Amino acid sequence: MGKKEVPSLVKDEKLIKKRREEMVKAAVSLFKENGFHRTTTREIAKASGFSIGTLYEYIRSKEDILYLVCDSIYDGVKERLNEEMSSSGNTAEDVKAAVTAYFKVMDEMQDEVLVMYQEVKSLSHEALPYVLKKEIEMTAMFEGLLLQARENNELSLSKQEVKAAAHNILIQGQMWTFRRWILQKLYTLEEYTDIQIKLLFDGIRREG
Amino acid sequence: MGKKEVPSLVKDEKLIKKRREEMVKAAVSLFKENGFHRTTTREIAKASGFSIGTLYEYIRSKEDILYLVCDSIYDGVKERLNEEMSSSGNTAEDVKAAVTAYFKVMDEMQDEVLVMYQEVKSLSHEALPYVLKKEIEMTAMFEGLLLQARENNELSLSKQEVKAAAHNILIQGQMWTFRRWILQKLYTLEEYTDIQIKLLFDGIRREG
Amino acid sequence: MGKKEVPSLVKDEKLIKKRREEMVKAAVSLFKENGFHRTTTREIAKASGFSIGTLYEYIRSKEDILYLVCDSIYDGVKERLNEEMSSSGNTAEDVKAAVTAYFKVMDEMQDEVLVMYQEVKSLSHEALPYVLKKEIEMTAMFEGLLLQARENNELSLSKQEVKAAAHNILIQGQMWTFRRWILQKLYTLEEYTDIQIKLLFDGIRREG
Amino acid sequence: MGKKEVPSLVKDEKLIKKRREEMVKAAVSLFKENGFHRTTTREIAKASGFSIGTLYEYIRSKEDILYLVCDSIYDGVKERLNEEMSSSGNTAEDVKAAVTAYFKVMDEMQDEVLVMYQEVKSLSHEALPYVLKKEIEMTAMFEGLLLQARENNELSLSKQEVKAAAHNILIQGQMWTFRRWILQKLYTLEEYTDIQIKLLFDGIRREG
DNA sequence: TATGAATGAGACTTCATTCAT
DNA sequence: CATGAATGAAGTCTCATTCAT
Repeated sequence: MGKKEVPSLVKDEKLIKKRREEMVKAAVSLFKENGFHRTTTREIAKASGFSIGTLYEYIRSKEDILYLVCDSIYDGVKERLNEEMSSSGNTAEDVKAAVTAYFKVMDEMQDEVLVMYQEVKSLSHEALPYVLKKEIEMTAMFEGLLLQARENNELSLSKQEVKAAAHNILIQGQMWTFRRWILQKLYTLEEYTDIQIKLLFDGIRREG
Repeated sequence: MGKKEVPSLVKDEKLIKKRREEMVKAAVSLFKENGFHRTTTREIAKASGFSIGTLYEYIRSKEDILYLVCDSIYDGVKERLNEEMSSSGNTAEDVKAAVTAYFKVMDEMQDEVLVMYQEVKSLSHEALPYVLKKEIEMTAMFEGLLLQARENNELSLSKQEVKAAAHNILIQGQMWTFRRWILQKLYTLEEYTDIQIKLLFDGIRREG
Repeated sequence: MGKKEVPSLVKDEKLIKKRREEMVKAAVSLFKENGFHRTTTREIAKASGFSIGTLYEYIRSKEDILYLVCDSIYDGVKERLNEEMSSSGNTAEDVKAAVTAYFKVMDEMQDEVLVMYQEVKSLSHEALPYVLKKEIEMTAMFEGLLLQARENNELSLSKQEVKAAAHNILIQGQMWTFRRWILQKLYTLEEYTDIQIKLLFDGIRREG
Repeated sequence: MGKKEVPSLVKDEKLIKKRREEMVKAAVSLFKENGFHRTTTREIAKASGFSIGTLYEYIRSKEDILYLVCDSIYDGVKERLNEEMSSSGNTAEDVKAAVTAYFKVMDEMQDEVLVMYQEVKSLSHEALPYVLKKEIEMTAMFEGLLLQARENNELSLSKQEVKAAAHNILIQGQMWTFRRWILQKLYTLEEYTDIQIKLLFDGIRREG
């Protein structure tokens, strides 16, 4: 499904999956603490529980780890999101439910999201598109929901506005993580969610 | 005004200012291209037009440069913003004008904003608060504008919503830079501005 | 016949011979391309058609491979040479025929000769003598031929000169391979052979 | 005069020359002992009397050292050769004198010649031509001498034979170093020289 | 003040070899 | 006998920083 192939010297596919998962888990934790550049491959190997030599049996370069991390996080987000929004229909309420679910996932996966958010830019030109593609897919998901509700005559939006609104939702979810230093002092997740939904639907203009 | 002191071996304050400006200019351009970590102090010295030895007469460490860069960019943004919004009053129209002005500044200073946006996290725990403080100040500015218009009975917002709306505005301006890869394909700056203002004021709900 | 023992974990002698032949063939081809040091044991195993683990069942170290390669090439050269000079007598013509045959073999086994020529020096102090011994044997062969022709009153040479001439012949054959970048542009093998024989027999002095 | 540029981070040209000379001297000595591949950059730095960091101020890569070594050796050989053969004329005697001088230089610079002889092949495709060019130049030198003596009616040689003879002389000089393990047991330098000159001029055929 | 050569800790990566299966 | 995952010592190279001039 459009992933970048990361070659490994090891043949056993199951083992590759397992080891890479251990690796990614360790890496996320380290990147969270020190960022990608300040984390050494040795640290990652150690935290993963294997030797530096073994690490390089499963990747070609440090950058591969970053890619695997980003990829894995996106997959995690998507998976959790699917769990949360199993059956969404085409009403405004469904949009709200989706936003709520999305914010909840962002909250749960704060660390991962933050890492990805701050380190994607360190990906090479080769790997970046694969990750941006996922970002676009997620935007498209919300776009789809908004469009359905619009068809259902519950929303008042031009097509261009739909796109912008979808981006806004996405960013506001990420904002909860990368502006946590201020937002999570001001609001609980529930408050934040309610307020953003209110602003999204009604705007700030005083009616009448 | 709450800046962090960056010591220098040189005494002449005017010279310090001048050299640091050259340095920051060179650094921004290099950080934009390669990021903070991939840029070497040697490159910065060279691009600044002086030797590596001289560079270290004006800063203590590479991180100092990053701090000076971030600091300088914030100052730049604020300065430009003040120019654009010289006399803003307390109406909804004034809020719109401010948002428009802010987006315009973001657009003009894309590269700088992007650099700052992506590299703040590399600041040490010591320097970070100084920069976050500026972010808070900027949010406060929009918060102030929104509050005034609310006093003026033009907006329908709780205090908590005011804060959130201010954050949204700020982030949507930055978004124009860090999501340029997609947004600037979809919209012109004017379109983007209009749409975001529309969404901000009216939300997406179909009335009636 | 004075070979160095290379121990193996495997008992079946026939299998050892077979596997080592596969190994040497692969190694020659790789050494030719990248040299001994730039070739990895993994590559050799792969090119040989078995696993790295299996490789080490048949040798103790990478250097063993180099020794086997050198040894095998010398054997190859000798074998081919024997085929070419089946029945050589004691005349000057026999010497010419031998030189011609030797040059022909060098030409045919260029790649192997080149590999050996360039990599012997990487052999350990322990293995080197075994290979040098073969070089001496080959020289002795030409020395023998020259001596016979001398006995036959066809050559004018002191004993010391015989040795030197034998060395010259040997080196001129190898030269055809390790100076191929220039010699094979200047001459065909036949031209090269004829000229070297002429120079060998008649020298460069103008008679009379 | 057709040298490859090896960039340095240091600006002072004189210093570059000095440091590189120290470096090359140390490297030759180490390469002689262990070969290029078994010698580490750290060892070279240490033997040169400076730190690994300093080493890399004067070269870009380990291979640069090898190039500098080869280049320097060739220059050394040429220089010594020019000293020895200051005024050579166009007689057969002059050819003999040149060969004698060349063998003498080879003998004196044995270690260097050996290193170069064994390690040129490790040069990259980029650097190799620069070194081969020098080899061709040296061959051309002897070719020139032979041609002059031929014009002078002292030699009996076709043009093609002249080239081959020049190559033979060159290789026989190098042979004195790379076959030292046997040749220098059999002959003194003077004997070797006399014999090779005799073989070169008169060949092995019995006259009459 | 300005310069730039020198430093060396430490980064990433490779690869010969082992050993449990 | 065969396999291939695991190991870690060791290699090359970078770069922030210092200090003598």
